[in-house]
Amino acid sequence: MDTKPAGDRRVRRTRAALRQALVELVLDRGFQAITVEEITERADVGRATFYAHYRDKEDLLVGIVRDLAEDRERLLPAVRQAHAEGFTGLPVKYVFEHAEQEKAVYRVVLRGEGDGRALREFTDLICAHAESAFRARTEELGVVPRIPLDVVARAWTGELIGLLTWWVENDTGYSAAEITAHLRDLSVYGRVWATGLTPSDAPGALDLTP
Amino acid sequence: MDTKPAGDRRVRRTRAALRQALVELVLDRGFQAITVEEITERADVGRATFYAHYRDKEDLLVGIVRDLAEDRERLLPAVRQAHAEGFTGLPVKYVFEHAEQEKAVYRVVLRGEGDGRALREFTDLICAHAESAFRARTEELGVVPRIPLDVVARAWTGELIGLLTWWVENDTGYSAAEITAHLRDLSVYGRVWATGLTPSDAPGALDLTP
DNA sequence: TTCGTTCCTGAACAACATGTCCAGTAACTA
DNA sequence: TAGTTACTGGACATGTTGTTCAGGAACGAA
Repeated sequence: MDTKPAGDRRVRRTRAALRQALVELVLDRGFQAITVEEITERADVGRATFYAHYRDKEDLLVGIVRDLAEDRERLLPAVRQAHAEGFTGLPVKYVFEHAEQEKAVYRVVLRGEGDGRALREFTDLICAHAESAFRARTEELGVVPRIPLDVVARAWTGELIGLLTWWVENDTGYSAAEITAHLRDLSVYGRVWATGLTPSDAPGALDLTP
Repeated sequence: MDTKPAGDRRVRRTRAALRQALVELVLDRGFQAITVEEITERADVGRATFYAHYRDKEDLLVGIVRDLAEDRERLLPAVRQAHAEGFTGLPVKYVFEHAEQEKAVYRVVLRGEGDGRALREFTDLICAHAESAFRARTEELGVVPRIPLDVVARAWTGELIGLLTWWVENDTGYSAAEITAHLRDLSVYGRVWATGLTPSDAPGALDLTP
């Protein structure tokens, strides 16, 4: 039941096996559909052992997701500093690269497996980062937003999560750098620009949302 | 087990009670956590009766979601025609209004309850609508997109779903009309415009995504 | 290498949820 | 009113869950 760092080799091996087994099974058949016995079977571990480490399926999943978040947070400060001093947003390209490395777990999270709590936390994290970054930037420049920043942050978060999900679930043919650049341009300059219209074609030219 | 339209009053009442009970319980404690017995208890229906109508929890949820989609589709053509002949996109304001009317069920769907299949279908539906609409519009105007339209469609869908989710889950203080207008402006003109900068401040002024 | 500790294991257990079946009773439609 | 259909509680087999325990194996430290 202790989820602290593991000094014993047996503990490390057992947990790693259980985690990998869970991720594989979830991607295959969905979190809801799998049983603890199937997990331990695939991990080649006694069922009793499972309960020595985790309370239930959920607990195991939470552990996996927490480690993923820690891994991401661990490398973040360095990436941040390389780009801008005091920058408070989440470096998007780094997120896509991290998702590429840990594609399986990102799929599990972004599918909302395990009641979707992990996805909700990820979403809220990004949104909070974004809103504070937007707020800091507009105040720094002394401009008054035409659209409330909570709305801007939610929409931006939606774009990011939506594209990221699509990207890890399909072979889109875009690299992390490409998709990041597209997302940035589209989000910053809008659909009029992105679709190749001149400002004079707008407004209304791409108003697909009556 | 027959899920066809109900002629018998008893059938209508039973199904309505079961559906309402499921939605309430799901919003309260999550789909995974509730049992069939709890559903029938709250609906004040015998447990055996449940299985006379639905195979399991999932089946009941699917029925609810299918009815929601049918309800939305039923009114869609009229709304569409009122705005633009041959318009193929999803009228966003109408979606928000529909979500406001059926807030409880939209919450269930947008939370990804019940393994998230309903949410995924909703997302894909919107994305397909959007991409075909963007494609038709750019071809009609003979412009070459700066950003691939599959990317644009995914990002736009993310904005819509993200904002819609946030809107039905919180008291944001924005009306359906307001949030729709914000979403449209932000998406069409981009963050530079939305935050009140002039074009000369860009590029980079709001590039929060290194 | 040895020794004391910790972990893994299979088996057995009670508790609970699921899905099915049935026969009696009530509610419905025509 | 009569004939059909739906609802009901109860009982049942099945499968999953989470706990416990005692023996044996693997571990880290000395």
